[in-house]
Amino acid sequence: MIAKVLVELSNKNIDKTFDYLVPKELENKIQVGIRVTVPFAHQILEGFLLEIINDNDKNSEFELKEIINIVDADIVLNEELLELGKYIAATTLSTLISAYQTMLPKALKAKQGIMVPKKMEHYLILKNELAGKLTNSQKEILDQIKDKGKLLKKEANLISSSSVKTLLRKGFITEIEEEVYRLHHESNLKEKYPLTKLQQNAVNTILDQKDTDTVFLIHGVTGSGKTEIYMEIIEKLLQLGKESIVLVPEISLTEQIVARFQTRFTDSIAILHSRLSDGEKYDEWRKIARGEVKIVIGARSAIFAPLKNIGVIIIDEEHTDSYKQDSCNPKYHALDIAKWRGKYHHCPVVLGSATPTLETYARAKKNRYQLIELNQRVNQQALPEIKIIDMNQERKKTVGSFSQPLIDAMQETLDKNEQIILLLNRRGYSSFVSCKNCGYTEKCPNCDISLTYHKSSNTLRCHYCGYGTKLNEYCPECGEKALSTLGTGTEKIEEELHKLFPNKRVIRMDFDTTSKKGSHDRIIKSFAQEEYDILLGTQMIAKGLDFPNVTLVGVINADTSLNIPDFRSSETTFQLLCQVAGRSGRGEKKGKVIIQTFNPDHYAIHYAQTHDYLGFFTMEMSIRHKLGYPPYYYLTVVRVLSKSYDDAKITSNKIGEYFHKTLPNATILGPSVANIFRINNIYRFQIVLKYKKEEEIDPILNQLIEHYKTNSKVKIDIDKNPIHI
DNA sequence: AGCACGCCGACT
DNA sequence: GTCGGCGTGCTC
Repeated sequence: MIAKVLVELSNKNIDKTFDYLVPKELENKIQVGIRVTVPFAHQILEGFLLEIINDNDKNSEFELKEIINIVDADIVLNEELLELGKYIAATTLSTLISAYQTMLPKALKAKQGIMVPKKMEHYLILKNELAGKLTNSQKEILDQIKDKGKLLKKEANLISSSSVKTLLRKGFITEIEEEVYRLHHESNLKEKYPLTKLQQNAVNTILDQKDTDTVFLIHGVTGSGKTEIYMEIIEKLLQLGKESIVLVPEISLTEQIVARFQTRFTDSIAILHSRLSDGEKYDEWRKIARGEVKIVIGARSAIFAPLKNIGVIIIDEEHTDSYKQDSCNPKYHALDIAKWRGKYHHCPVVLGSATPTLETYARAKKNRYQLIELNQRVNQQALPEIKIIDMNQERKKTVGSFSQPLIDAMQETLDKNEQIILLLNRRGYSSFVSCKNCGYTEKCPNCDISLTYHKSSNTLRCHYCGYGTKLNEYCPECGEKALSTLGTGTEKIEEELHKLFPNKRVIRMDFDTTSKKGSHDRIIKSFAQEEYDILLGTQMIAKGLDFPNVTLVGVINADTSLNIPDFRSSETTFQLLCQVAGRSGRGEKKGKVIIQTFNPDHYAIHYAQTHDYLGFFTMEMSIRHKLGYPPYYYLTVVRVLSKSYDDAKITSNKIGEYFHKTLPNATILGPSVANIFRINNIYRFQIVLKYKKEEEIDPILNQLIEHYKTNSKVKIDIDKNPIHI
């Protein structure tokens, strides 16, 4: 027997299987999809066994080595996942091994060495027939063991540890060790809200096509009850023995939403998100792989949940940009994976959003997706009234970041004991520090970006590489004591709020206050329980949260996201404003929204004000058409990274010329310096390709990768269908 | 990714 | 004469 093994090194040079002999003693344990250890280039590596062939077919040109051992008996990559990995590697132009690695929980990556130790617990079970007299506590322990079949030793010790010892010594009971899962989802009473007619129609439409791979788009205003629709579909499919995957944005994967699902589906659920430890993730993953759960809820990577009989894949808040992995390879989009798996399992994919991406909505309009419109809120409440404040005018009248109309509205809301959410899309205290005398700005020594001042720690920090330094008193350039902080971040707003409303309770939620484990949920919980009057935060407060007592949402500065130099900035701004506006008036009381901006006439703000998705869509589509951007054209960004400025520049020029020669039908922008020119001392140049036909691009890009795969000076990084350019 | 092999400069 | 720089290429 010969096994074809893919070793765990992500490098284009070795992105292929290597042949190994299977030793006799492993022959009956070997299966496709398991992990094995093999000798490889003077080291021992783990790898995935992808194929088994018979060795009498051919005599190899290589001197074959033997597989050392199998890592664990279970198959980690089933047939579907093996296929899916190939699809991902091919479409994202990444290595097959990196595709498989992203599909599996970290603990299963061979690089982790020997696995995360499974968590074990000690249990007591009955051993011999009972004879003789027993004390009360001994009786109780034995009763409980008889009752449940086994008893946690810890629990028995709580009754009486000396009785446990006696029973063990006399041989009545014995101790065993069993694996336990780290997370246990409490079962709850089931509760269900009756669906509105609109909701029921949506459910029926989807269930009528439950055996097709149709992609549905539920375009529903905020508060239209999409989650209830999802749950109803899941329940109906569950009754048919079918499984479900639900993707939700990482930041809205809070206890709040998880509890809603748990209440209804109790222990059929597995939950996957980044705040779990590697061990917890591994446990959840194994529950899924073993078929012990039927519903998987999670962020992006939950799309790879190894369910075997999927009935529906739901992607909530479909427009969320974190569904695309863009920090490392493979740069895949969960939506593409969902569609692939939908085809594989012959099951529908359901996308839901109040503000779908232009790409998605355009497909729905062209009937590539089936569109379901929900234009009413469940409680029949009107969408909140949105007021735009022109800060060009207001700025003259006020000192701080708050306009008088916003202050008045806040006062009014607080007087009624109702709550407020304030959005400011910038953390820290000030956005940069500069010298009033010479104009010098404090920049990160590793990155081409200005440092943000954090007052609480009196430090300057880089939001890209994490670099931190004390704030200088004197300007390092001219020596004057003239450094001042400019721009406004959440820390500064918090300070202003304490001055404006000294006896009101403010809680801040941003990257800095949520980095500790559990703090995210704690903030949401305490605000929900009305321990605070004002929730101030960055965009992480915009999505999915449901606080019935919030009747005012204030956007301190709508321009922060508008000014980002990216062709999607209008779209993101529109989405952000609609979403944060949707946090207001979710309960019985009517909601209000106030947006402060220096661009009151911008169409993204205008259409958000009137809750006019279609208006925005039409407008933005015409702009994209004119400028040749998605969904009219495909985009690919090719980045050239190097520690050497010259190497990066020379190589990117060469690649630019190569594209001009090989891609006559594409528009080639650049090479130019990337958005942030230098991160962590790596120089970045980029070339943007715009094109109509995808199949023309891939061979050229593959040739490029092939050409540079052995070059150690520059790295070529390709992002197809990028979210940011 | 590692690690060996190989071909050129400054040293006991 | 030799130690060691890192460029190139291979790993079943």
